[in-house]
Amino acid sequence: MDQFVSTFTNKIDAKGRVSVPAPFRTVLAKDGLDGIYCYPSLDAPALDAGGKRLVDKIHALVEDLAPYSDEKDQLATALFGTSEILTIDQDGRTILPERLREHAGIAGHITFVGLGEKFQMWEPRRFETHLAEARQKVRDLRKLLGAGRRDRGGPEGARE
Amino acid sequence: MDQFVSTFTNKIDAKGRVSVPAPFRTVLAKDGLDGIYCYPSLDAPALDAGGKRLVDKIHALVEDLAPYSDEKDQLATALFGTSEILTIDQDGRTILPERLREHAGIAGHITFVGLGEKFQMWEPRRFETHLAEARQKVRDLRKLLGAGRRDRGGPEGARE
DNA sequence: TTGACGCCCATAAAATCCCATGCTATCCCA
DNA sequence: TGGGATAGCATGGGATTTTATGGGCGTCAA
Repeated sequence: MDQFVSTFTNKIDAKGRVSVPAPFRTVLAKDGLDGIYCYPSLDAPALDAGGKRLVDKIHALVEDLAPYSDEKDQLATALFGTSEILTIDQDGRTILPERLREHAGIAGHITFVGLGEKFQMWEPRRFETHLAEARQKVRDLRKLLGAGRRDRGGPEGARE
Repeated sequence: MDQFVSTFTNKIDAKGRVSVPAPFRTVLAKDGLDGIYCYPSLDAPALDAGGKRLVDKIHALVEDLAPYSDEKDQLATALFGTSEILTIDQDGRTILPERLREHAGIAGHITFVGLGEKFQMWEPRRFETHLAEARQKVRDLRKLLGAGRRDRGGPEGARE
């Protein structure tokens, strides 16, 4: 599987190092990027991260905009300007720059959350809240899908 | 047959291992996923599980949403973030993470229930109750169907 | 120098491999 | 067709490997 799934909470040690969950490292390695592409989430107190696939996708997004337009520059600044390529050491650990940790309010522990093609890093307690909201939203969303499903024969059976 | 059918109850040993029912393993192998894709059911104290087909379905669900939207991230969080890819060892056993066992209230024994393209895992006694309710619901539903049927003289008495 | 960062090794816990044991169902042959 | 041989399966337990985490030491630059 070349997708980021599941969640893991790891400790940040005295030197500021965190183990990147082994399954995520595997996905990253397959993705062909020697490190982690990482930037502050635009609309959450969290960090978005991923490998080459994510870089390419964002690159494409920016390139889609009109050259020399304000929008393009703004998007490029917002995404690339705030990004980092985090290195992973031999023991599978990485170090988050202060700027990124601050955006997410991360201190002693950090929660890695797989979102498929990318993953996020959260302050554990904040993530709990966030997850509860997300689950509720899916329940609501599913009701809508379920109501309309008969007519359009959409996906069935997913998530009982 | 590439569908999950029948139910099996197996024991969880001292190391937390459970044998995945052999017929289910066969279906999974054909489905082309080296493991079990598994997540807590949204509205039942059970675990949903399946193979690649199930992953693809959920993936499609998420991909349907606008890229980089808040909504997409939320859905991905609730779906992929709470999922696990359970590994199956050489003896056909797997181990359930604490998080998943807790959601389903599973301890010493576990019931695998085939639902066609996916299967569920239940705490055995809870499943009994659930099954009884489900059967009752089917009976009620059939009564309604039967009531409307008399006018047009449909087949009666099937099963019972 | 001092601190940030890379590299190396140590350790405990957890996951995984490998082999063994009964039990059941299936097969096969007289 | 009976009954013993055989293969598949769930389960138990020891050995090995992976993983997260802690800490030491050298290097390089401010």
